[in-house]
Amino acid sequence: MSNRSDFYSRVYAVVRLIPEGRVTSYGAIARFLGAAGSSRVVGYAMNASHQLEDVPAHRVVNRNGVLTGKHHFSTSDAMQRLLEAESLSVVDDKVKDFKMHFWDPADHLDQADFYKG
DNA sequence: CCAATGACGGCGG
DNA sequence: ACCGCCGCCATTG
Repeated sequence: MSNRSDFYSRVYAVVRLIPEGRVTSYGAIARFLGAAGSSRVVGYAMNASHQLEDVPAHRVVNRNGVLTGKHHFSTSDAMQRLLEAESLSVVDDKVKDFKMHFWDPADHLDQADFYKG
């Protein structure tokens, strides 16, 4: 098993742990996985995540809280609808009060525990 | 094998 | 605050 394909699995694992009503960023995920600066790869992994079912891709936005990935959902408003269904407000394609709803994996997950399980 | 691409982000001007 | 450049690296043509 190569480290790189494992990276994708880790990305999905983190995304699956994002609580309902919370959002995180590509960079935060990359950083938590020890690949700071590889946020683009996280985005690439997310692009391939639509085939999986339990990955709440709508909870991953960019560092400004902008729904940059909305165009990759089934419909252009699907991502916003999903977020609004979780009591989040989306205005002009960005999450309102992004900072307040931001969920940093590094602040809520234990590194060792994550890699162990 | 080489070049282009992308759901990003940091930094400089 | 706005704009543009560059690094990041798996995937695709």
